[in-house]
Amino acid sequence: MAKNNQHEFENSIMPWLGKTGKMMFVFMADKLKQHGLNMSMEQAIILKILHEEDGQPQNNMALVTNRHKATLTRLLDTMEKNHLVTRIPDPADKRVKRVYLTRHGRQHFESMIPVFSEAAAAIQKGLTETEITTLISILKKVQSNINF
Amino acid sequence: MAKNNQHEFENSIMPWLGKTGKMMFVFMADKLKQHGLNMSMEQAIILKILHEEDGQPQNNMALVTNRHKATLTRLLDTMEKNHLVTRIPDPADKRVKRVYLTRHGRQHFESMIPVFSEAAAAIQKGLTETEITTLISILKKVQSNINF
DNA sequence: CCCAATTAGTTGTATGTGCAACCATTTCAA
DNA sequence: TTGAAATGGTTGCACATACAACTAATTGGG
Repeated sequence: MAKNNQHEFENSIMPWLGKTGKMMFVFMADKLKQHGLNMSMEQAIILKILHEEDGQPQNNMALVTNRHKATLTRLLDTMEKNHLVTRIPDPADKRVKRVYLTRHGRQHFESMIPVFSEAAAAIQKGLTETEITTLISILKKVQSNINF
Repeated sequence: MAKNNQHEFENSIMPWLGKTGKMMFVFMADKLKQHGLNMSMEQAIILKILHEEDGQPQNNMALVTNRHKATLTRLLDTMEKNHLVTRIPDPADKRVKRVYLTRHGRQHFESMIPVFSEAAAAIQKGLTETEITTLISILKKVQSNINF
């Protein structure tokens, strides 16, 4: 029974997805460093989601990045210290703090884009268009399995 | 140009792979907690690779888990404190410390297997056999892109 | 044979993370 | 309307992580 379960686990997508995700994360972090962009991938992700939608409440950012709200507090502390973002209390709900990119943060994100693009291309080198769309559609299914 | 790069990045597998990997990691960590297995995913991964090959040098473990050797030092410190692993110096090379599962560590890993299996099944629910093998083969290509 | 370069592991420091306990504010139901 | 429950954010604590500087041991080229 245990052996059977072991076998089942070994042939699942789980370890492949975990390992590939981790490798990609480390790869990206190294790229940022190589290009002199002095920033963690965690911070880069924050810049990205704020670039997509500025002025989000912290709690929402925790939700979309799969982090705890307490983690966001510290991550944003560091980024605010480095003048990448600012926190502005929402006048309509005094509990909420909305997070905005600073000019500096926006510039920093712009300079990351070519690095991201180059790395993204390197990562999917040799994959056909079909493979890419197939991969993404499967990952969408996996995500919906996790969320419900 | 920036807009073009942005577009290219948005349609790449990178954010999908990163997000899905993170979601899966959090999902798995929650499962361990729900089943009363008082252990981080990082520690669970260490148990897994030692179960596959016991007595590895720390440095090798850092390599296969994409972590820095300094990270392994602290991770194993915690696990040794909790009697999950032991470090035994290699008599043939006094620099090397080989890491072994304890009886307790092995038992702990065995009890994780059904949880892993159940979670793995939940994650790939609704995927066809073809989709699973396709996904894994694509991830192998991505991994080889990163490693070379 | 010997010393410079390499390799394995640890430590200091800063950041990232989860969890529980907490505070302030808002919502909602009796 | 008001007090309990829910919500957004912070803090204390323990662990996870990267990076650089370090020690100890091994290797290799002269």
